[in-house]
Amino acid sequence: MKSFYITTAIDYVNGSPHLGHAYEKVLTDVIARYRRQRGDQVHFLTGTDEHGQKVQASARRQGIEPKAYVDTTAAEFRALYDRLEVSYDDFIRTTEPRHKDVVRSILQKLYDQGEIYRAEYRGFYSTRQEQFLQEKDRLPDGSWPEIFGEVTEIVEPNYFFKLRAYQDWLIDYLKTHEDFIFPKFRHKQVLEFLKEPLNDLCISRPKDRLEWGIPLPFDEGYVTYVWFDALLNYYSAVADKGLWPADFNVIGKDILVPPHAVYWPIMLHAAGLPPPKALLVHGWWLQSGAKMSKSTGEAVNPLALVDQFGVDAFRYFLIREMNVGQDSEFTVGQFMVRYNSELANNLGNLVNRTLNMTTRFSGGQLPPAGPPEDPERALQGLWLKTRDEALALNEGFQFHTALERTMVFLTETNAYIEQRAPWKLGKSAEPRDQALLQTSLATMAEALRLAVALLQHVMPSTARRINSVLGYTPGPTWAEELHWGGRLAGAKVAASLVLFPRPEKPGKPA
RNA sequence: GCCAGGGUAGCUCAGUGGUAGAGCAGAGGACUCAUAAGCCUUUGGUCGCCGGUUCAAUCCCGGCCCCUGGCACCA
Repeated sequence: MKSFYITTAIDYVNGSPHLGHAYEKVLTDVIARYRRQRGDQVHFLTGTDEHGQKVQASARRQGIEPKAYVDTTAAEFRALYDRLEVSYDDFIRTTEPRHKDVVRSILQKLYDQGEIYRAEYRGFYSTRQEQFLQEKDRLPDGSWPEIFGEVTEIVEPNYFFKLRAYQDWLIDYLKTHEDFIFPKFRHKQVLEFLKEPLNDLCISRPKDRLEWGIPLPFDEGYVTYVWFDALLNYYSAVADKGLWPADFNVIGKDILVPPHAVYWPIMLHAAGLPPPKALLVHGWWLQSGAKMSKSTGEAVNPLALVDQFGVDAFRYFLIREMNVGQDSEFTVGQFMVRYNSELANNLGNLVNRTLNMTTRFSGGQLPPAGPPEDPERALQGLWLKTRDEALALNEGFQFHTALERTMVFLTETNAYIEQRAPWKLGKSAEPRDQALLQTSLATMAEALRLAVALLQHVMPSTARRINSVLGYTPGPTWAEELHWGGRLAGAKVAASLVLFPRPEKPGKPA
């Protein structure tokens, strides 16, 4: 059994989760579930990033300890992912001992190897914001914005990681591993970035400025800053499991360059560890319409759609609408289009009419199919095409197109039903009509079962419900599920099921 | 400025060197098992602009315009 280790980025818990957080976890979950169905031994990691200045400051504002603060916010993130049926196998928090121990041991190892050195960091520091400022923070006239208060240039001893020494190695690695970053154009973007010389990376903060972090093992007066803490979670979570390297680190485009594409592989390489096999870089959901909604008093938090329309409808929309790697617009209007036309009208209604007809014309029990004729052969042929295309598309992360093909198959199943018109056959006593009635009922149910198999990783609970009303229990993997057959014959079906009810009245989002 | 992605029907997008496609929306129709659903038919486009290569370009090349994103220690 092939091992498959996949991770999401860990979320910084200084705030509440939003659509972007949710999307990344759902996307990764879809991949993880897909690989499980293909028979891989999947390990799926997600988690939270809990150290740093902002968390420390937020906790202080609320007058509580940082640990208490992150316990609350981390739980909020985790609750959302549970609600979204994100099937993670492990949830790591950077404040856990198992993580801190690994971070410290890696830092010590690199320090012993001479990869980390002490030097003076010079920069402009805002006491009010408790942070160093960048040149780009300056106003056009060269002064510092009011919010920073008094800004002074200070010199501070710190620890640096010899990033620059590995620049040539990284360029060579990228050139010889063209599949390291998906999509391709992101790969090029990194090489472009590496045309400029790298600076070494400052990896520490003195404790008197930042307490809330992992102390450097070789100088307890400092904590490590951001990257050696956050990035290492992918490794620390499985350091004792023999699962490294990861097959995929799934991340957003905002943290590709430089952290994941530059710091991360170099950190690992310097520590004698292989880089992850690949980075999967997704785009962003744009919500330019949000302003408009606000002006009409109908600001909609996308996550609220989960409560209103269900987890699966939400997951379906995210995966159906987004071309992985690109950006996509999130609008309630588009959500409603997908929900109504694809989920309610096409899929949901097909389920319900199948149940109804089986109940009405066959006593609630699915009959065996007779020999296939042209209509059956056409649908079965389309199934083979749909299945093969969907598998290939899923393999290449083209989930949106795979879903589109599956929808076409469902549409054609609806058309098949019109062609056979079982409601007419059901009123005929002719033996030929009765035989065709059985065949048509069996055919539509089998088509439905198969389509559901292709939707399972995107809409797990919907798949469970449909299989349940069809009186069917699928096997754990796809190996035997994707073949057209007669395994539903004799199954007792439910009388009715409305999966995606239409919203009450238009223009009244709850 | 540099780099990348994109500019195709009202909307969201697919697509190929040879008379432009899908879904949704709109229009018409036949039906009734079904979530006022489903099915059939159908209106609709100078394929961003200007040149070039070619027998032929939306698709190849050059230039230009517009939109979006990135451009380092910032999560």
